[in-house]
Amino acid sequence: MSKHDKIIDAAMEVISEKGFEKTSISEIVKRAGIAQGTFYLYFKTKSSLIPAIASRLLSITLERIKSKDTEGESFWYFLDNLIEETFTITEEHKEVITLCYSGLAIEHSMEKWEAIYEPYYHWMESTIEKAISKGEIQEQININLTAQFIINMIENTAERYYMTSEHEDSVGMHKKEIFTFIKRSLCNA
Amino acid sequence: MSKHDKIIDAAMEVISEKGFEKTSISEIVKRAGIAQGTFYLYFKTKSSLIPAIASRLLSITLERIKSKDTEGESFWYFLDNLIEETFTITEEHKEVITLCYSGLAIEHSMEKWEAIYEPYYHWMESTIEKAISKGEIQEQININLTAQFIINMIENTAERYYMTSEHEDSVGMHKKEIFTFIKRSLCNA
Amino acid sequence: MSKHDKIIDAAMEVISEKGFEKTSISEIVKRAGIAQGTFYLYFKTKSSLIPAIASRLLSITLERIKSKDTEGESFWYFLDNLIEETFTITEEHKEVITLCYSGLAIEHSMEKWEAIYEPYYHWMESTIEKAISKGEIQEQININLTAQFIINMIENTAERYYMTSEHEDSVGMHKKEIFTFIKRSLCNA
Amino acid sequence: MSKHDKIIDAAMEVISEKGFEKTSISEIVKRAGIAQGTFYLYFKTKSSLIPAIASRLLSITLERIKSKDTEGESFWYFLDNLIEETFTITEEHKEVITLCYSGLAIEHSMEKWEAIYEPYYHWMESTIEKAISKGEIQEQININLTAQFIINMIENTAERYYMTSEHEDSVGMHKKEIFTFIKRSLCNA
DNA sequence: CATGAATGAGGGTTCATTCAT
DNA sequence: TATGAATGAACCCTCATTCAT
Repeated sequence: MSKHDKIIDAAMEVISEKGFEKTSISEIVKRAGIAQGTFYLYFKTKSSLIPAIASRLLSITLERIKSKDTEGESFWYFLDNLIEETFTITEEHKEVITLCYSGLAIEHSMEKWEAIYEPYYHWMESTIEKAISKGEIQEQININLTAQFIINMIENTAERYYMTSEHEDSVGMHKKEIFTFIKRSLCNA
Repeated sequence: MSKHDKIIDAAMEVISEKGFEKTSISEIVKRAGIAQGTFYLYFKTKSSLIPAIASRLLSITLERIKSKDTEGESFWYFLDNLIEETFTITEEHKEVITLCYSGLAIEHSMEKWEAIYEPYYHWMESTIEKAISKGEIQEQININLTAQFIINMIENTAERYYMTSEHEDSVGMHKKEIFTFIKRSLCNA
Repeated sequence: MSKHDKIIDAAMEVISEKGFEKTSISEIVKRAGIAQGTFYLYFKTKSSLIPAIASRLLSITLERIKSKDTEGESFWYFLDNLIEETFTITEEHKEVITLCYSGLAIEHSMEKWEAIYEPYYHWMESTIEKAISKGEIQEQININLTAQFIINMIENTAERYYMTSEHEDSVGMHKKEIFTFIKRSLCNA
Repeated sequence: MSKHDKIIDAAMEVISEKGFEKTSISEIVKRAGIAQGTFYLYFKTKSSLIPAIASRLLSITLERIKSKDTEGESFWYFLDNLIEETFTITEEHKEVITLCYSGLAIEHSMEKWEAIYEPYYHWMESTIEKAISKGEIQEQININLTAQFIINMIENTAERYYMTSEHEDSVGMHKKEIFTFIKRSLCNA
């Protein structure tokens, strides 16, 4: 693996454990198995890590979600799978995700951030459109906002679940209830 | 105003501008008009500010939302008002809200956090129950989770809106679309 | 002694030994017997030491030179004393003097620097004027520039002497030769 | 041009802009168009640049001063030219000159430094001797020290002029006044 | 209760130098 | 010779916290 990638991996690990501000470069490089100065060959500053991490994170997410073939299936099958994967990824990377959503992201150009998320939103929109054309969901909705609602709602519920709850047994009910909530709102009764 | 409250106000101000980690006690005390050491008469450490801020924040929120009398009105009237107030408060305090949601909150007992939010959730649950008994919304839902969904969905949409968007003119459409999304999901068709 | 003055003294010591850039704050504070952070209560940055040192240095110089009463004496008696004192002070503080003259001074407003030297130059000018009115030195000279020539020539010769020479036995000859050089140039033959 | 010379040129450029300590090898090699490691094939350490620069500088100076033929002319004509050239060179290279004079030079054997300046002083001494034998200047002077006085006085006045002054219009008066100051001191009345 | 000067550990970052290619 | 990625010690500076008053 390239040193660049080793650094990102190490950073994601340490940030997951300590949060961004409390993560020191020296901890990152120790974990990555490189020297202190080497970090600065690949990243100009500590905070320039953030866009790189965000990008890596979305790659993982999209790759995983797309890997499951939902082509011939109904929108509801697809939605179920989306919920499942989002919970899994969130559990694995909750700290880093929080970082990317949180205030630090603001320091960096929102354009970059939006650009990173763009493919995800876009792909969700086209999925919705297909579902509409198949008559699975109703057509009065604002597609763009609805795509964001769905993605955000699932992600945020997953985050809250893993950030606040210890009683993990109820995860199934959480997933089922979001699914139902969304389906009721969208389905072409 | 008591020194305790002056400190909280100053802290919320500075944190809103700089984020938590980059906020220094010396900036807080300067803004509060007290001496450096006085801070430690009221708070054990810097991070013990967080629960106090969260608590203050929820007080503001609940107070504002409850101030509007929606007693005799329909659930949808109430929902509309809830969305309106949440957007307003979020715009005013987005940075602090982010802090409270984000990773730093983790350092502190989630029990405390849950305890702080408890009255808000509880009040929402009873509002939902009333709506069910009035036949306004359907009854197959998990009341507890649905209460969380609604609150979180509105809060998160508001946060995203104010964190990412510059085209503030569309705020009306955002509010309307959430309202519709929730209503479709809940209404007793 | 105040901590502020302790810092300046320690700084002058260490800079004398190592030069400015190679002098670390940690060495200064160790020598001053204070904590690392305390330095920053008195000086904003490392380089803000320089004007303070320059000021201190000129105080020493002026004080010493003026302490010898040359009131009723001839200009040449005064000149002889000036050479003597300048060599003594230069020997004691040559490194710091070099720093103040050298490029680092450029980083700071030349106005400040000129302001610091102003009293010295001014005092020399009035001494020259008195000598002219007493008929001791000729009157065609540019008083302002001549004052600078004398001061600089003596200071620079002293600096060079202590910076380059090891054969300190010839110091007397250096002093005598400058004296003569200047006297020949100025005396009202 | 050899790589060795490219390095010196680049170093003089960067040092002129930033000062010695703040000049990084990486900036020098970038400017010289060579690789980082190549530097160390030609210079043992960063500070071993200094004698090389000093040497180059004196070559330039001597070359320029000697290029003007003052053979048949009077000493005063020669002196006038010397002042002129010194001001010109000082203006071009003031930063590097300062470096060479300043404390950093101390780190290196003064013998080397003296050796570098030796030809300059020597040439000045023989010029003075010739002037004495022609009866242009008086003979009671210490030739060696007087040579140094003249060179240093002119150099230092030029340095001070370009380091402190912004009102460059008065440069003519500065030159004229040094000339007169020296001439009065030396001339065989 | 209140003060604010003092502390000192620890942070991010720079850069002269080395070495495998 | 020439390269440039890699190194890691050392730097300046910040700031949460303490304590004598």
